[in-house]
Amino acid sequence: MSTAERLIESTRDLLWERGYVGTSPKAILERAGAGQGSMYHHFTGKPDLALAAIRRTAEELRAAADAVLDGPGTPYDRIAAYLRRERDVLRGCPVGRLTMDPDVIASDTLRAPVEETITWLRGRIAAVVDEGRRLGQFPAESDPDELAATVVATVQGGYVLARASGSPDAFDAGVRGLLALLAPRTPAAPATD
Amino acid sequence: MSTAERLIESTRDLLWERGYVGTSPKAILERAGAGQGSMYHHFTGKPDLALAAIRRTAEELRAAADAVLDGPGTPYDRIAAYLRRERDVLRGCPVGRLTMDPDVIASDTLRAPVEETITWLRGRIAAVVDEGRRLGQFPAESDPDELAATVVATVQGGYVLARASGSPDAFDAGVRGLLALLAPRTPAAPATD
DNA sequence: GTCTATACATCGATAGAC
DNA sequence: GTCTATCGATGTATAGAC
Repeated sequence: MSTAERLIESTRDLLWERGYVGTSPKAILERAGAGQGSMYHHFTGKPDLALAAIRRTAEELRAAADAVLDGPGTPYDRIAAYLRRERDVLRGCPVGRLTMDPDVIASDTLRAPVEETITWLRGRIAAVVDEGRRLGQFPAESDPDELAATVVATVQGGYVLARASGSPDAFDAGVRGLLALLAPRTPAAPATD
Repeated sequence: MSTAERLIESTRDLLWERGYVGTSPKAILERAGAGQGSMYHHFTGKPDLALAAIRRTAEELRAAADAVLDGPGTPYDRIAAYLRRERDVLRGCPVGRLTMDPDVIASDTLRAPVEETITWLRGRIAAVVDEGRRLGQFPAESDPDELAATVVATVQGGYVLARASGSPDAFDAGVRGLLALLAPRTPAAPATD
């Protein structure tokens, strides 16, 4: 792996673990096994390196979401798969957590990939909800955009509950509660009577 | 207001705005209009002052939640009131955001008030859900603890969506989606047929 | 109690040798 | 491309005057 690659990967780890404000160039360099010179040769500074790291993390998150949302099953199944997909719950969301970083939110450049990713995810899930609505799996009067926001919020908030309690259980409880609310009351399959 | 009071209030503001890692004693002192000596006279250091600030913020949050959850209306109404209560959405949750602060989570002392508050809130809402369930306002098979986790997670995650997009609208969308799912299908009032 | 002075490490960046 | 040396500013804490 090239030095630039190692710098990006180390930054990704540290942004996830400690956030932007809590991550220093020094810590990045130590983890990457590189000197100051390397970092400032490949990147203009901390924000530039962080941007590269955030973009890559965002890309990975989109790919992971696509994998389950494009998967097999009914719309409900795919949303359930998204909600239940394996996560490092106690580490939090590597993208969502950046919204609590004051320096990320203060910078349009750093916030952009975060905003794009969350907006994309909401749209992606809204499309699945809409599909389910047209199939009669969700109530006709459901608003796909709103339900999608609820789904994404439950996941993002689940991380908060889990980290507060120090256990992934709280995340799972929130997900189960939401799935119970979403569960089709009337089977989507053709009625048999 | 005493110097100690001003120090605590300044720390509360900064913890909300910038988190623990992003808040320096220097910034606190400037905002409080105090010198180094005052801070180290009243508190043993940054963690001690932060603990006092977090405890007070947690207390306020509990009082605000109590006000709506003990308010008038059916269980559904009170949960809706909690979800819709006025919030500084773009600032995020002054307690929940601390879960993304690595140094807060790393310290049992600092994490304790955060954990207690979130746990208390979940229990408080679970009791309201349970009351609604016994009234027939929520399905008999609902799990109060899980639904409560979903409610709290939607709020906490709503802050993430709002801060990502730079607008409170996303928070409101998530709340509306959840309320639509929670809305009693069958009126709790005695059937009239 | 509050202040200023000081200490010593770290932050983020630059300089310049190799 | 990578390294070490250095820089001025800030972070957190202590000392000691008033």
